[in-house]
Amino acid sequence: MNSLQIVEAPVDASCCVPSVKPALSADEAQQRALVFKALADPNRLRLLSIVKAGDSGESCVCDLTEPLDLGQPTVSHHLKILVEAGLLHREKRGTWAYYSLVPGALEQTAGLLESL
Amino acid sequence: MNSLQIVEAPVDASCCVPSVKPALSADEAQQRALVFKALADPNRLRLLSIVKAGDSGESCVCDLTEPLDLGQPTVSHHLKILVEAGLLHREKRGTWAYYSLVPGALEQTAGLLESL
DNA sequence: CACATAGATTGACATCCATCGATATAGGTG
DNA sequence: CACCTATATCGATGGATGTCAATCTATGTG
Repeated sequence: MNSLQIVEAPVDASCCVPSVKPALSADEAQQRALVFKALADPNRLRLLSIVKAGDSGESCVCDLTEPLDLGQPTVSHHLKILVEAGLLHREKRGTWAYYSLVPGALEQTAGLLESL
Repeated sequence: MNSLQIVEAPVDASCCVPSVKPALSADEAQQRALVFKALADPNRLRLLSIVKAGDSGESCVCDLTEPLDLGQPTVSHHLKILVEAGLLHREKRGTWAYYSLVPGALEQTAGLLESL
């Protein structure tokens, strides 16, 4: 570290150079693809939708199994993927596990698209 | 296939009922998942990014093969998936095929997320 | 027409993934 | 502790998917 030469405001970089954004690196692409992989399944989209639509803001697994017409282990599997993608939050209370949307996660993911 | 019943005027739903949006149907989910499937691969994300970053707004396959370090057939395959997802546009001029972003497609896809 | 080049298509192969049944874990209740 | 219920994990399996080499198609060019 070192040399704190000319601190010169970083200002301009963010405001005056609207153009040339370098294309996505392999690592960045890999990272972002993980989130979209989580969204790339109809049943997982429905899970997000149902959790979001619920008025309490959270749903337990037993409430999600029936509308999807899937077995309980399969639903748990999908929920795990959504949690690992940072889209859902899991909270265990007693015997039940409650899933809720991570605040801002969907909006942030949407931002990934526009900033490609 | 088919039977898209429930035509019923979309009128009021969009203006007077801000709350209760019914969760995604299986059909809607299936449809939307197709776009996210197209985005769920790092190399396809990079393709979109490179095409977008190009100053001419379009790129031909030969320009895309090298930066991805993939064979030409594989790149063609990925491009086809992006076109079918409605994200890229393909125009053939002479021997070359030029790919460009479909205007507004990324923004519209981002909208799918917020409106889940 | 003969040949070269850009790109698409095909077939094969390995890997990944969604789903299920069976089982494990953990909290609640008697 | 014995038992029930809610959820997670495991193992197997069939189907989807990414990649490549080989081939086909179409557009130029001599």
